[in-house]
Order: sequence, then C-alpha cells, then structure tokens
Amino acid sequence: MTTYSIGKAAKASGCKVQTIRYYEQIGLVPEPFRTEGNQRYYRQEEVDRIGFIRHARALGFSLASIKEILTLADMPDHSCEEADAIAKAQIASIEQRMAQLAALKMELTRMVEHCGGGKVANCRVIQVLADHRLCADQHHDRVD
Amino acid sequence: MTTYSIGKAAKASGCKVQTIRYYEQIGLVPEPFRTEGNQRYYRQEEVDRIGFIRHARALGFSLASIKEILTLADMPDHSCEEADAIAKAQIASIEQRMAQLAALKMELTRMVEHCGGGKVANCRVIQVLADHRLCADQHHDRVD
DNA sequence: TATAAAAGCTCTAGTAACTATAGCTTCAAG
DNA sequence: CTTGAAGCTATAGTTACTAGAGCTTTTATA
Repeated sequence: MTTYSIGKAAKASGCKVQTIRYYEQIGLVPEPFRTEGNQRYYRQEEVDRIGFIRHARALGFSLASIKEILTLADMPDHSCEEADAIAKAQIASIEQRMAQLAALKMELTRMVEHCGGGKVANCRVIQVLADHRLCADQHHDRVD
Repeated sequence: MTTYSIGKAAKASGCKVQTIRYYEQIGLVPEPFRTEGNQRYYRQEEVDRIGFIRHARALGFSLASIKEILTLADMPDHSCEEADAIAKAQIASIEQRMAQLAALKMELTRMVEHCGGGKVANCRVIQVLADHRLCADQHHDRVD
C-alpha cells in the first residue's frame, strides 16, 4: 500500500503543500496519520479527496459548496438531488459572470478604440471612466 | 457650492459609506475637510473621484490599476499610452476569464446532464469531481 | 556512518477589497 | 429640546490561500 508524504500528496493532487495543511486546518480534509517524527502521511484515499477538492475548485466551486458535496458523498444511499442542485447553481452563476464580462469587455473595447494616443487631457479611457453616463450599459451591481 | 456629507457622497457615487472611508484609509482618495464636529464633507470634485473609482471597479479594474490611472489623470500633459495599456491589459484578462468560464460551464453542464437523479453512490456529479480524468478539458491552472 | 541538503513542522502575518460590529458623538427634524 | 438617524474610530471578520521565520526530521550522498 502506497503512502504519500505531504509533498508527494501535493504533487499527486495538484494542490500545494500549504494548501493541504490549510484544508486540514479548516476541517475539509481529516487529520492524517503521522510518522514517529510527527510528519503527515497520506493514503490513496486521502490523496483522492484532496484531488477532488482541487478539481472542484478549478470548476469554480466554493470551499463551502465542496464541503457540502463531500458530506453528501459520504452518504452513498442518499439521493443526489442536492449535489445536482449545487452544480446547477454553479452553472447559473457562471452564466451570470460570463454575461457581465461580455458587457464589460464591450465597454472597455469601445473605450480603447477611441483612444487616439494623445495627451491625458483628452484621453478617452480616462473620460469614460470619469463619467459613468458615457457608458452604454448600466452596471450598477458588483462584479468580481 | 454644494457639499456632501459622507452619506450623500456615498449615494451620489454609488459607493458605500464604509467603502469611501476605506479608500481614504488606503490613500486612494485624499483626506477630506471636516466640520467642526469632525465629520467629513466632500466637494463635487471629490465625489467625482469616488465615482470614477466605483465605475472602474465595476469594469473590473483592480484598486492598484485605478491608483495608477488616477495618478496619470493628474498629469494632463502626459501621454495617455499608459492608461491605454492598462485598459488593454484589462481586456486581455477579461477575455481569458471568459474562455475559462466557457470551458468550466461545458464541463459542469455535461456533468449535470448525466445525473439521473438517483443515489449518491452513482451520482455523476460526484463521480466527475472525484476523477479528474473524466473531464474533457484539462484545467491545471487556477481560476478565480 | 557522518553530514548536508531537502523537506517537513508550527505559528504568525500578509494578501484583496471590502464588510460588520461596538460604543461613542454629532447633526437635523419636529 | 429631545430623539433618532447618521457619523466617528478602532477592531475584527470574510475567502482562499500564500509567505516567512525558526525550528526538526528525513533522505541522499561521500
């Protein structure tokens, strides 16, 4: 049976060493076994769990959602509706972000296209940023 | 000449009161005048500056970029190349984020479409998240 | 087997960009 | 003149890590 030092586990899962320790700290991965010298070692199962987290993060899930899904995953007889709902919510928020980004890109592009490369006093980029009314789409809400 | 209390300035600019105070704290807006009772008051000029920041944030600029642009904007004879470059970099990063989101959405959609609504043990959502190899696109890099 | 480098350990603080709270003071309306 | 809204400061919390200091353990090589 293979075991992994934290460094090996990091390489195998794609997470950084500190990130794994952080996940342990916040209770997302259980405390692993330790060697006599107090160093962590992981079994395949745990490395997989870390990889799961890594993958879900790459898909844009929050650690809170991941925690929910992991809790569900520990109950194999449970209906998977909730996991499905979490994933669907994720899709919806991605769609929203995409639409916002598309609008922002349009405004920025218009802004840059009109910059003649002159002096700051006449700079279109700065003018547009200074006057919200010059922009076509209203974006009153936050974007991150 | 109109002046604004911080609350009025917040309403006029679209920023929250605490956010304005925060911007002052980090040196993005200058310390305003105070009334005898030690309350901040702003002139139109300052409210405009806050509005500029708000608008640029809504367009996805970081506070660091905004600081650069504001510094530039204070030098009207300066060439506007740098402002242009900052805006172009912003467009490039938006394009990148959009491409990533599109890929993520595809994977999530595939994941959800195959969820038959059964038990967690067979849940496609969880399976896909658990096994990175099941996904079509390799996303080894971070997305936020 | 000795030693040195690499990897690991804990604890703390820093990052971005706010947001929220507590406990107080000032202002504006009736 | 009183009361309630708005303002003040200072501090801590948020998310998801990342980086550093100052140690100890492991591993590889001579």
